[in-house]
Amino acid sequence: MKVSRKRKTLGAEEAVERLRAAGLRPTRQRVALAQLLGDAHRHISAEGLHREAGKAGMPVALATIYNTLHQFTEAKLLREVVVGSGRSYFDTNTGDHQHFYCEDDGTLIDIEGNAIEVAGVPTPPKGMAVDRVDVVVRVKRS
Amino acid sequence: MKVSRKRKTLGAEEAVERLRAAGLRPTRQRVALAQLLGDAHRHISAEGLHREAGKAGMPVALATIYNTLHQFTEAKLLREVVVGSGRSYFDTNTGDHQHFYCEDDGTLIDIEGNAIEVAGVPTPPKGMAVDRVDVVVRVKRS
DNA sequence: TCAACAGTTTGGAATCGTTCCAAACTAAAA
DNA sequence: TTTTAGTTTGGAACGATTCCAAACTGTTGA
Repeated sequence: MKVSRKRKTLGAEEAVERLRAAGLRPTRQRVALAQLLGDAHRHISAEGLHREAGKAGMPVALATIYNTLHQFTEAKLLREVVVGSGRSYFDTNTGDHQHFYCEDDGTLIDIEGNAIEVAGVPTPPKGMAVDRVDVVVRVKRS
Repeated sequence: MKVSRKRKTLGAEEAVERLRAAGLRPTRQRVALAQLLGDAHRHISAEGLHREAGKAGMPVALATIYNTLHQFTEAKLLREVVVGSGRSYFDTNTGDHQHFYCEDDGTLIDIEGNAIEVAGVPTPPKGMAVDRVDVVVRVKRS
C-alpha cells in the first residue's frame, strides 16, 4: 500500500496574513497557493504546483500559477533556483543556503548556508551591485 | 562610424586538428563552427552562433548548431553555462573559472578561477559524486 | 451598503528555445 | 571506386513560459 505523508499546509488566515505583509492582495487563488506552499522547505515547479492545486480541489489557471510564483519571488516569499535551461524551481526556503543538483534525475538538495562559503568574489563591474551569489554543486551518480 | 573589432578565428587546419584530437570527424560544418569559436574567450548562444555562421558565409542549420555545441561540450571544447531558464550560453573558456551574470541585460563576465573559492561543500549524498561546482554572482545595475 | 475602479484571473493562442525526424549527404574505410 | 556509418538538413513537434483581451473580484469611499 502507498504511504501518504501529510504535507504541512498553512491555515487560510495565516496565508492571508503573509500576503498582506508582502503587500499582495489576498485573492482566493493566491491564498490557496500560499497555503499549499506552506511552511516546509520545498522545491517545486510551476507545473507541479498547478497539479497540486488541482488535486487539492482548488484549481488555478497555469498562467496564474506563473504570475503568482513570480510575484511571490519578487516579494521574497520564494526564491527561484535555476539549474538547467527549461528547468526552473521555486524554493520555499528563502534563507541563506545553496544546492546540490543531481543531473541524473533533476533533484535539488539543500546545502545549509552556514556550511558553505564563497570567498574572493571580485568587485562587480562599475555601476553594478551584487544581488546574490548562487552556488550549484552538480553531482552525478557514481 | 562603427568600429568593427576583428574577431580572432582559427585557421581551417588548426580547427581540423582540434576536432581530430577530440575524436570528432572534421566535417565542413564542424570545422566552420570551430573556426568561428576561435581562440578568444567567448560566451555565445546557439542562436548567436547560428547568426554568425550565416554572416560569415557558411550557413549551418540550427539543428546542427545544437548538435555541434553539445558534442563540443561533451568533448570539453566548450562548457555550458546556465544562468536562467531559457538562456543557455556556451563558454569557450573551459578552464577553472566562474561568472558574473547581469540580470538586466543578460551579460556574462568571467571571474578567474584562482580569485574565487568555494569552501565547505558537504559530502554529496550516498552514491553521488561532485561533477562541478558552479558559482553565479548575480549583479544588478545600482 | 453598494457603485466604481483597479487589480486579478482565465483559457487559449502565441512565442521561445530546443529537440526530433526521416531523407539526403559525405567523410572515411574497404 | 563502392560501401557504410556518421552527419546534416528543414521542418514538424515539443515543453515551458508568456501574452492577450474578456470576465471577474477585492477594495475604496460615497
